[in-house]
Amino acid sequence: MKAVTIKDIAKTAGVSYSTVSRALSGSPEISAETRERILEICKQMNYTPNTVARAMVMKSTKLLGLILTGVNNPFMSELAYHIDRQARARGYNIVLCNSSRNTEQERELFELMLGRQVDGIIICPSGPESYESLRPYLSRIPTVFVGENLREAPESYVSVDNYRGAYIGVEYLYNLGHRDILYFGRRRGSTTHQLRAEGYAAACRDLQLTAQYCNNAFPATSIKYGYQLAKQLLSQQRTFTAIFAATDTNALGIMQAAEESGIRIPEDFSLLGFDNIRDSSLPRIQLTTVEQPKKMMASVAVDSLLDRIQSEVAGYTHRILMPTLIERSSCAPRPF
Amino acid sequence: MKAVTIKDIAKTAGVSYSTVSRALSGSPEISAETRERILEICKQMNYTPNTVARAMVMKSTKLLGLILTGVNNPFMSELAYHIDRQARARGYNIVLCNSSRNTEQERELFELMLGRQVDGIIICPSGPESYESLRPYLSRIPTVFVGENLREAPESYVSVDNYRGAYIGVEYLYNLGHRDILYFGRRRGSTTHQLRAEGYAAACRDLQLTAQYCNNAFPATSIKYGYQLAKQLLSQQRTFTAIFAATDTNALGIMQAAEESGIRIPEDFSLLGFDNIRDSSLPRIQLTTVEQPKKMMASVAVDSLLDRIQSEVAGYTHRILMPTLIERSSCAPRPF
DNA sequence: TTGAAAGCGCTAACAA
DNA sequence: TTGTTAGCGCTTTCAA
Repeated sequence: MKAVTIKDIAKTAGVSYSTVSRALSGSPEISAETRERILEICKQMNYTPNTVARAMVMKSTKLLGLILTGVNNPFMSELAYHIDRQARARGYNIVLCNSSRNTEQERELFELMLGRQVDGIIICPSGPESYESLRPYLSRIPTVFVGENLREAPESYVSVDNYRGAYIGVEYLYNLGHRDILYFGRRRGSTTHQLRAEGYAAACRDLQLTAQYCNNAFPATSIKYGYQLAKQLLSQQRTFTAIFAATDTNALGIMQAAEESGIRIPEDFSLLGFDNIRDSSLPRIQLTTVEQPKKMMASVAVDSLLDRIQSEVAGYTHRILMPTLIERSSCAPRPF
Repeated sequence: MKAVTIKDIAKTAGVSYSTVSRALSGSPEISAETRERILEICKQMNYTPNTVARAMVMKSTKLLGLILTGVNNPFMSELAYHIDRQARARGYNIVLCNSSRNTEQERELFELMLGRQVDGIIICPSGPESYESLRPYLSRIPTVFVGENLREAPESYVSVDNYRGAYIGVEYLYNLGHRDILYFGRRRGSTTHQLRAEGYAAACRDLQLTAQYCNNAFPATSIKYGYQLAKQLLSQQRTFTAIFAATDTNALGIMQAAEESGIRIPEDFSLLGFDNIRDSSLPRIQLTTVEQPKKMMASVAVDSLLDRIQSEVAGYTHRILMPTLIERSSCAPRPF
């Protein structure tokens, strides 16, 4: 069970162990003949290089910390999948941790990642306050934030243009004939949600619509919170022909409430989401929504992080991606 | 940006660096006074112990490899979430990789994990053939398989009792009055699916029902494959009042096909799934299903792996958990 | 082209 | 109670 090391190889090959190291690293200062011979022996002896030892001397673990609020969330899990792919393609692996949207946890995880000598960190922060809370660590380790962003943070992040996303959502509904569009849902203290609300407001202004809100702040985004609020909303007289939900998850809660009240979507009102999580594409759900391009976000996050690590240049990048509208069947032309 | 080490601490504290090490590890052979003093200095200097260096000498990285076919799959992502929680609670972290259900990848990932000196591996294998393909590595590193199992594998695994799960599923449908139950879907070469089919067959035998199958082997489990097969099935004369789908994902495909054909569930036929993935609990879907207890599986997998690592005893464990039936609204009493 | 030796940051056995 | 030292497996100067 004891692993074979470079020394074992050296011994059976009858060379010094630095020669073995050279053979393995593909160094030019070694004869092709000995290289072949050594490589052959490595194979025979089932040698696997010890990445940990290498990391010690190279001062690089080729490990990236990935801190998510929770992989079980479908948005996060998709992100995680693509981050792994992209990172692996560039020779890095992922240490995954869940913060449970807890700022204290996030700090502990940074400490932990620092100790593990990861080369960089990708984090989906609990909220904008994470930027402040994590500040002391950000000078110690290259970090990129994904998803939640700050308006003017001096840190790298990649996010979607939430303002613009909301704007095109309203436009879409408008073009379908809707004039009474209610904006639904908001997570407390989230810049993302703030920006979406602003985009909605701006579009309403530009299109001469009256903005309507049903967005008491939720402590978190969940189907349940959306459901509870929607239940209340739908028990009253309807003043809208379409609802624009701040997130797909909220939209799902609305669907559930509508279902229970015998209200049909899109016949009785149209429903538009934001995020395009996996759930939204399921049969019977088929939620029309503004998409966050998760694969692209993952790829951009990894690239910008690795570029920073490898080029050793300080500074930061903001990458704002454009959301697109995914048409499914929860929106219909306004009935006349 | 250069990290402070134990030596820096020693220097400013005016002690040898082994003393610092002792202070940090909470060794008893050090005076309380110097310990306090050193700890204070560590805090002031922002010292973070280098886990990599520690791993080298301790010969333990406190890292667990987690190899999934893909975290983006909702079953996997839930498993991953709970595995992280449980592992962290026991002082371990997770290196996550996706195999994309590719046996060659799996082998490469084992090689990689071995190089990274992880203390153990948890893998959701591509299929039963992984046991064979991975055999050479299994003697080199403690491994536990989750999900897919082999009937008599001399390796540790945790899985649900698939046979029993299918059996109770049929019983449930039977008690609802159904006598014509069709079994739907199968993944090629999967022991899990094989066992479910056997459980179904046994229940039919015991309850004197005629088994009916619609289970051409799928290359993988996906909504699309389920949909395509269901489309075909539903275009014919119905010979059943209930369908038992091999997986929730297949059931989702059936739902979609039914939806398109104007066939109602559960009014026209009942639909029972297996797995209880997150999707199944969504509004409008509300799939009745046999649950795999994912949190428990995660917890058992981590515990059995760590127990093996820590106790250093060789051997293996099979842990088979009992599935339970989750009642939602895709099944109804047989119409008379 | 190869070998010897130092050192990465830490733990632990042995001395003092 | 504290210090000295060896060594974990590797890369990389510097010499030969």
